[in-house]
Amino acid sequence: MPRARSLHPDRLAAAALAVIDRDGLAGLTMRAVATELAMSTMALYRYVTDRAELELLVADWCLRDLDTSVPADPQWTDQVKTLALRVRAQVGAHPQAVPLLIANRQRSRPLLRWAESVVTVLAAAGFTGTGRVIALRALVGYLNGALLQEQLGALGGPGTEAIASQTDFPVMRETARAALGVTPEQEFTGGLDIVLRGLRRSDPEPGGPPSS
Amino acid sequence: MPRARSLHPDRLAAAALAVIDRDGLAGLTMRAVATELAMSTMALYRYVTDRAELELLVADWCLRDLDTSVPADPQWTDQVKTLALRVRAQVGAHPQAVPLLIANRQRSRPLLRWAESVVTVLAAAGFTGTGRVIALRALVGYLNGALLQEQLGALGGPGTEAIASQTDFPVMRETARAALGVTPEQEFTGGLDIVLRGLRRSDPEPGGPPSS
DNA sequence: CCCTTAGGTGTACGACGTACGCCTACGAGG
DNA sequence: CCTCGTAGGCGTACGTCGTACACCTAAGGG
Repeated sequence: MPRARSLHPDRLAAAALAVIDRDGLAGLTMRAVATELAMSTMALYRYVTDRAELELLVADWCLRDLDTSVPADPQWTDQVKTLALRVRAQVGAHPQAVPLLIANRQRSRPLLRWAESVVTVLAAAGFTGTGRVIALRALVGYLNGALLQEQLGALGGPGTEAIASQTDFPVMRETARAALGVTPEQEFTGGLDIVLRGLRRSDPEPGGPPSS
Repeated sequence: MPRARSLHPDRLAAAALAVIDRDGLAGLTMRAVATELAMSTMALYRYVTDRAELELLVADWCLRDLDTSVPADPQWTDQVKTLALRVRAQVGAHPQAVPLLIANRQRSRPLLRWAESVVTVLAAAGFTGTGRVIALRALVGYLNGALLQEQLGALGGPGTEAIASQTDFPVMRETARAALGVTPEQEFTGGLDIVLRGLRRSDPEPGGPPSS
């Protein structure tokens, strides 16, 4: 074994994430990351086979501190809610990386650990078979969509303002104006509560969940 | 007025969409679209200022036949469901374009018309102010996330299979195996029903919706 | 000590979006 | 019918991207 690696993959991921935080996702470039690390561009290819692998490294690194332990809340819906809020909290530190996380959601190990906790809670709540599949996919679907929305089209952003000032769609205009006063937290937890309420009513036992 | 335009924007959008359907979103290139139209690359710039504008054209073109009339179902939840299913039906014809649609959701006029119909239904159901904003965003969030999931990580796809055959996360493995037998329609409508059930229980009048 | 092997680099290629400047074909006004 | 202004259309070229390839270099085990 003739030489030690001088660069830990974590350093690589951290450098790439620093680039994203500074210059946005469009600024993520093999050359930019190399500059960030004071290396030559091609040196990166000693650690990753291509850009896609670097992106996966970033996704994993973003969620390295994600707490995936099953929460202690008495209601299973609160357990799921806590798990979802934890993802949002981690993601919130690096909003520009959201599309990367979503693209790598099926490969990122932290996200798999997280999903394992979610399905464990769902299983304990009585969800089995197809019902559990659909419950998980609905949750992940909402989570992805909501995080994307928050990042790419925030309620206070130019998209909402454009809708609030057009005249062709009056109900949308009124709704967009009301939206200007809604915080991202309200939006996210409000939507999450809707999904969770729907989940509670879709239990295999139509009469309420076992609640543990 | 010294010369008529020889190329209708619709032809441009249709050509770009043909490229996407054939070669995927990564194959969408100014050069590829120009070749499709038997023009030079730079000729496209007589009709769009840049690639982003072409992408918006594609998004609008994808949804040109979207029926945004308010459905006649007696239950408002069924009205919303019908509207959502109509979007999925249109999108299903061009699955590779989904990320384009999501990226342009706040600029595409067909999508604005669609959203106007949705908020109209929500308003008639009694949703006002912040509650209506959150209801709409939850719906759109789920819709975006579910369509993305269906396109980028279908249940029968390699991601699910990888999860079904790993051993580190047993509950996820079992869930992924159950997922192999779930059709995209089941998944989409199942999740949509969950969201709608949650919406019904989040009415401003806590005791059931006015239902008209 | 030296030889093997991985780390690190410089150069180069093909593809991308698109700025720029040049011809060309059309249709309105004389 | 002619002509001239304008928009359509094109070829070339530039800067950027990911990355293949060939080349040096430094470190440890025999």
